[in-house]
Amino acid sequence: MESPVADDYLKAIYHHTEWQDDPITPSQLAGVLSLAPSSVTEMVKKLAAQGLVSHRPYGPVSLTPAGARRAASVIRRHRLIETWLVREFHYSWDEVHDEAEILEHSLSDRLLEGIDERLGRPRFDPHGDAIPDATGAVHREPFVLLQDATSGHSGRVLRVSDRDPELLRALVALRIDVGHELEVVSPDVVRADGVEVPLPEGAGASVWLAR
Amino acid sequence: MESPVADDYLKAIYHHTEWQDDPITPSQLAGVLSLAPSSVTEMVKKLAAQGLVSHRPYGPVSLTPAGARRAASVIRRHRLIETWLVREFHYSWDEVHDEAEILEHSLSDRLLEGIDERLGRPRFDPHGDAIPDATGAVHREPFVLLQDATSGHSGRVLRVSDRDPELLRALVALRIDVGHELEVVSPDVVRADGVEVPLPEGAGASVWLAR
DNA sequence: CCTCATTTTTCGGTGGCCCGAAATATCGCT
DNA sequence: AGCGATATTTCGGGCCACCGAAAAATGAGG
Repeated sequence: MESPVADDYLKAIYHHTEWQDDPITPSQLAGVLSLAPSSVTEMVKKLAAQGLVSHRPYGPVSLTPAGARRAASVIRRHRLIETWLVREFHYSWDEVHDEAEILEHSLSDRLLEGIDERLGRPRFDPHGDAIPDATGAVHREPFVLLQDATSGHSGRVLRVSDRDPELLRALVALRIDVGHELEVVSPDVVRADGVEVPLPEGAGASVWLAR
Repeated sequence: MESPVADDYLKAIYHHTEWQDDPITPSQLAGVLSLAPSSVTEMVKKLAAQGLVSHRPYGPVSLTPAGARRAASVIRRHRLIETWLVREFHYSWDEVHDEAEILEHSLSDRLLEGIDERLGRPRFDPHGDAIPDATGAVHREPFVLLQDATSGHSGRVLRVSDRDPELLRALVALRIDVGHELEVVSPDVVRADGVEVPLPEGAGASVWLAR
């Protein structure tokens, strides 16, 4: 009924629509999961049969309410674990992902509850990503993607994508970090901590600012 | 190269020879793993090919030095996790096993090291079982099984088997617990905490006393 | 030393998840 | 409307760990 593999699919789909809402295509899914497209077709069919995703042939894939609940629960696990690793084991931002990727499939609800309680039921993980609550609900502020922000816009960094650990480290070194104030000087330059810094490749698509 | 399934086999073999040293037979192994004997034959063959167990056809199975090292490492994980769950999450003795069974396969070495450090590098888990150190070495005191102790013998309880959670709870209720002093009055009766108590079914084979 | 119950192995088969190659559908462009 | 590039699905196959049934080996008792 439940499988770590299915969870990975659901999580990837959830992830894709978390910050913009076009449904994901099978090939994109294959991309983020590093699988052959044919494998995705097969698994999506199974997930659809279980009522977790909706998909008509040759179309994109999206979560059903049941699938979204399940995905939110997996994401919740992932993000709580990341938060926990950072706070209690001094992992750094860019190191937690892989460990969380594994643990999210194996912690019991009870243990997770214990961790959540111990952490004070955090609403955001160390990257600024929202942690769904136990019911799957998420609380989030309005945001703009850095690359879409007009010059002159300034706001707090709400989130930095954890997709690319390399980039994550570079951004932190530049003081572009969750919670910091940022001003967009030009499409390639921002002012952080009072100093103007050129943006690394890909940063525009990885940083979210409060609107 | 490494698989959670293989680890379960190695752990079961290690477990069997931990407190008495006859090698385990394939059918016993199938029993503790709840698998068909034919599955065991197959897997044992693979483990033998990897040099982790030794086994000649129709004979029993035992760990090679390499297999024992690996098994000790898995057991170490298991017992550290149990200790951690009890100490930091207030699990009770008899509840930790299943959770540890899963987590032992998924915690990274780094996280395990963090837990070990935080716990103060314990040598025994909550059942009194020895926790192998990071190199696989175990430190253990001389012991007698309760059922083999002569009447009049008294000693500290070194260990209570965690095989049967039911029994575990009953023993704790009777004050037969790791660290407590026990005196053997007769084969079925012991004095614990000053009061004589009749032994529950199976206790003789589940309690280890210091010699 | 032979027989027979018991244990172990062999053998064919299954389900889950993966793959590449080939077939097919979609969609933008002319 | 037709074409072709691209995306998706179908198909045959593989690997892993499992199973039950049947065959083979073991070894205890007579």
